[in-house]
Amino acid sequence: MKKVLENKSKKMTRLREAAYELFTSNGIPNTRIDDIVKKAGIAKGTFYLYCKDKYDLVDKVILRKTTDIINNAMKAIAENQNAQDTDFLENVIVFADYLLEHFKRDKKLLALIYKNLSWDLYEKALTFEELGTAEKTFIEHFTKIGGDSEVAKQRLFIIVSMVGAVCYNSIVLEMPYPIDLIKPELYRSVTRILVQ
Amino acid sequence: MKKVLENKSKKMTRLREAAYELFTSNGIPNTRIDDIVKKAGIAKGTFYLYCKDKYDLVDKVILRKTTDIINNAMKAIAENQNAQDTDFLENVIVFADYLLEHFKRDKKLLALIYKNLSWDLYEKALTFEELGTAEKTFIEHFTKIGGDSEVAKQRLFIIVSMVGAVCYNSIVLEMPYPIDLIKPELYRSVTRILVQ
Amino acid sequence: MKKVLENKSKKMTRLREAAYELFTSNGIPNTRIDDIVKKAGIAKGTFYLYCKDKYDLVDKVILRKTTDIINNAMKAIAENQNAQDTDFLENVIVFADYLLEHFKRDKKLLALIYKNLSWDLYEKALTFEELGTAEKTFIEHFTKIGGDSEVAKQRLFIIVSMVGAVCYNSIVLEMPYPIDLIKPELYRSVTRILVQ
Amino acid sequence: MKKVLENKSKKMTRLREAAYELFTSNGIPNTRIDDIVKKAGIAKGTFYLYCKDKYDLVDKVILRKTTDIINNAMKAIAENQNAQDTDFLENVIVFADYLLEHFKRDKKLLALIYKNLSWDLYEKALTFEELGTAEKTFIEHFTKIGGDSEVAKQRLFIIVSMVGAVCYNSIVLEMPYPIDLIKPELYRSVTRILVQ
DNA sequence: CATGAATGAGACTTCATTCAT
DNA sequence: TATGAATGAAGTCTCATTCAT
Repeated sequence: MKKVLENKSKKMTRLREAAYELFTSNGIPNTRIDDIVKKAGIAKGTFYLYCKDKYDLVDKVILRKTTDIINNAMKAIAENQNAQDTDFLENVIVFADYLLEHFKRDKKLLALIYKNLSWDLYEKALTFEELGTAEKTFIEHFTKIGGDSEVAKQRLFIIVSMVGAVCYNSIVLEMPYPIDLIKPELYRSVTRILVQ
Repeated sequence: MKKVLENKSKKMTRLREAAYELFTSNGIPNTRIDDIVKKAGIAKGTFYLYCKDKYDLVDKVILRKTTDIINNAMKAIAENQNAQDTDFLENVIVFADYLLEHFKRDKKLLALIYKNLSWDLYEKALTFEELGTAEKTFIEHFTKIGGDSEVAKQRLFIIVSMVGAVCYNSIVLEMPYPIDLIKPELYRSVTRILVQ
Repeated sequence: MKKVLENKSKKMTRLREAAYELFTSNGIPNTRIDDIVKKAGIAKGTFYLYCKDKYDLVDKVILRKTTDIINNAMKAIAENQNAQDTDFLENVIVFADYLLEHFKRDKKLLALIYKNLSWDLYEKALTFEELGTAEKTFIEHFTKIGGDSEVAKQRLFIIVSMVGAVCYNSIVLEMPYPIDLIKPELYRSVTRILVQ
Repeated sequence: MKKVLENKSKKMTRLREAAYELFTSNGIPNTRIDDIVKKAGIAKGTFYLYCKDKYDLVDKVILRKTTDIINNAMKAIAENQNAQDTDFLENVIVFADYLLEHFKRDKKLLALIYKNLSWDLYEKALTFEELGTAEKTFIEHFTKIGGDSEVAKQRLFIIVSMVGAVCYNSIVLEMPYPIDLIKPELYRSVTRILVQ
């Protein structure tokens, strides 16, 4: 009984990981269900016991990868706070820098996430604890230093959009600047947007 | 002789326009060559006399639409300058606002362009006069008020990325803020990034 | 021990009834084993402990339904005889009319039976008491009024074929005449075939 | 141009004939599109230029075979009339006998037609000249000898149903009588139904 | 006896591209 | 140049049946 459940969970993991490899290497349209199940070592019919279709698996893969990274980014802030007395602005930069450095090493993942943003997926993501917590923490800090919570949300949205787009262009499209060159101006922009 | 060339040009135009309608209405993957040639009123074989394949036509469509809009945005600045004595910052905002308002009315086009950005296409685009001129003008103004031309380019890149991403999220994905609500904070951010 | 046997019988009954509902509502090809076992409330593997395959169950369902109806039709004749002094011809019509009226109310069942006639099934059916008795009674009466028993069998076959086909066309295919309109001519034909 | 049309017609014929062979030999469900196109010597995609799907081809095959046979049956009557002075009843029997003898030699075709009767197909069939003519001729003769045209139609329907069902049972299911044994009683029944 | 997760062959269909006319 | 019939590989998804538990 317990073994069966474990087995199912393992199969789903194998599916997700096989799909991730193939999606990032060959692109989603060039990845066939056949390829995924072959790599995962399961039968084609089994695939449909776990996923509605290919795009359901795309969502599952992205959701899992995204929450993992956000989780780690928040740990990075926590570690930073333990080490020294930090302020709000620094935390935002640390958070962004964690993501940026991660994507620098894994540009395929950034491409995958960025190309498959959708309202549906975003809604699912926010129901995950990690994302909600990150947003709430940001707003709390922002109001603590005298800001309005509505303005906080809007600036957060602008910063996330900006950092995301710059990373995508610099890291994935490799244009027009290498990410390390543009980084100082990018963080300056974050700062300029946040400070009163 | 001249008539033949005109005829050729007309066929290409019909192809581009038919494709634009279908790409924006139904999405690129859901648009078949069959649909395009049927709408354009030409035979399927003829398609391959004008385009290498479907994605070649996608590029042609986007390139044409993009240059048209940039052209118009620059006319908007020119008209603004005629009317009153304007400064650099205002021109940037006018330029951005022209694009933003255009995409607000034509969100399908924004989706089409944004989802199909690629390094290849970007390079092609910059060889078009209009885009190059816009960039050059921006840098000239920026250095005139005492800035460094390299920094100018970087900030331009960040601003374009930021405005593009916010527009895409707000207009196309319709999340998390309506574009008109976020506009003041967006333009404030542009200003904060540009002023010393 | 006894309980186990009852349990087995109950499961088979549940299978038959679930299948009947689904076969008549959705058609045999559109009914999946999955649907049947789900409706019957048993596990998929269990299905194969009771039936060789789907078509084995089809036969079982039809056989049961057919014998039930024939049984009832014979009761109808018996009741008619009790009430008044009836002759052979009238009994044939009463028998046919019972079936006809039954199928008028349950056209799905008629469709199911008619579309799945087969020599195999027919042979199985004749081993059931009810059908054999009906045939025997018909022949006895026919010879009693001076007919040949071989001719009796042949005319019975022709009449059954005729009534069955007219019912199927009129009730199931609903063409070209409503069954109530054609009934007088149909029974006239039965009479004309039977009388010397 | 003309050659293209001829080619298309030839391909459709090859499809119909390949399908007919396979449908009658292996049954419709066991015949795959793959088998049909392989036998017809065309590519799978080409199939879908000629038929919506497999069941569209089933209809086309049956329709063609049916009209061919009816056509020939009517010729048989015409020939009979030329030879001798024939009456209405004889013509009906000649017509029926032509069909019966044909199906005796081609029982697979009878099975195919009978199993795929449907209202839709019947309507299509009646728009073909041959069938309509046969029905009209029957009614004309019937009224000429003093019958009512409405009654004529009803009796025709009953006779067609009866002969069809008896043929199907005797020839295809091979039960319970060989067709040649039952023939005299069958034609006697036709006569008894028709004569006043 | 009972279960239901796993299997995998195979069904149907699409559509970018070619090529004979 | 222009045509459009023909191609066939590639794709998704289904479902009867098995078998380890």
